[in-house]
Amino acid sequence: MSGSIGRVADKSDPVYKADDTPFDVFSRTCPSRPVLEHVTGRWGSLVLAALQNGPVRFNDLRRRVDGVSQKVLAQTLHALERDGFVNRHQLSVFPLRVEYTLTPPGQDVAAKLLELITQVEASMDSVLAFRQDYDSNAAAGHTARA
Amino acid sequence: MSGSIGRVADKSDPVYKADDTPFDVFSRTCPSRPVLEHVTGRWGSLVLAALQNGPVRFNDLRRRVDGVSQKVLAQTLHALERDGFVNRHQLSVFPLRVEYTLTPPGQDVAAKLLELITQVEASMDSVLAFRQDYDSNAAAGHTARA
DNA sequence: TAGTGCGGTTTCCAAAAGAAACTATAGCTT
DNA sequence: AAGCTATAGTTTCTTTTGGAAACCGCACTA
Repeated sequence: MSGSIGRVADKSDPVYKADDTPFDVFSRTCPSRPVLEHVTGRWGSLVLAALQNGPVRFNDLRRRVDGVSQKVLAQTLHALERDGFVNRHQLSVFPLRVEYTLTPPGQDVAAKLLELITQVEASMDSVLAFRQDYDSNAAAGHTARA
Repeated sequence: MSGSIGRVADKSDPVYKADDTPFDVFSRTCPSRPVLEHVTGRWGSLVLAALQNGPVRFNDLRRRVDGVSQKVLAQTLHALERDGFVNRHQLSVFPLRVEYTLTPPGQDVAAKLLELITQVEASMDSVLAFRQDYDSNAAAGHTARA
């Protein structure tokens, strides 16, 4: 039951889904953990989603992914590039054009991300309504129920 | 062109997908942005995924989501609870049992997350192989190509 | 000669995450 | 009765990360 990539969780517990991969993000030491973080991280998810519609240049990306700083965008892109999800292509030395595109694996995860994002956006009405209730109940006495 | 929930991105640009919702995570001011962060955040994604198979108690969750601290797990759960994605249910005063479950919206996003996680795990072989190349090329001279 | 846009890196400070200790409850053990 | 266990957190402190702004080199433009 050891010998695997860093999976630590108890797989004999049927609660855990059985992947066909030896990777398990629930395990702290599994290399898939940091990769998932790059993909789902605060900016990684938006960057990947923004790259879905073809090549985008650095400053375009900055404008699309509203609010990201240059430093963090550069970091995010480096990480995703090293993971093989995005491709950096320098087009010309002047006016210094660099295009970022999704690799095939990048397209796969970006597609899933897009679905997730769409789902989240679709849940927003419910979320906002719920928060109203939640906050007013909390104000009324959060230890009071049951 | 204004009047919307905080969307700032230029929707006339056909590059942007057209949701049927007025929410746009790419906009810094859109309320969906923090919600996406709760869901895709470092721990939020794992917590939601871990809750997919029925109710889980606090310390079980801590064990499953390997590496999370108590403080951050509590924070994460609070945020997800306030968003209406997870439900906190106190079962007994002694031995103080608290169960966390997914709400229906929570199940929807957790399902998408699970797909994403599965996709990431499935990409790991490719990722690890790519990194080897990438790192050795970078060592050989990262400004050398083209 | 100064200004522009591009693609970043560097610096510095604020915000967030992590580790460890602490709280409270209340049964069970000795 | 004293102390141990387990539950579910909160508090405190340190380390890591994120963000704003400035800076860089390049090469064209006014």
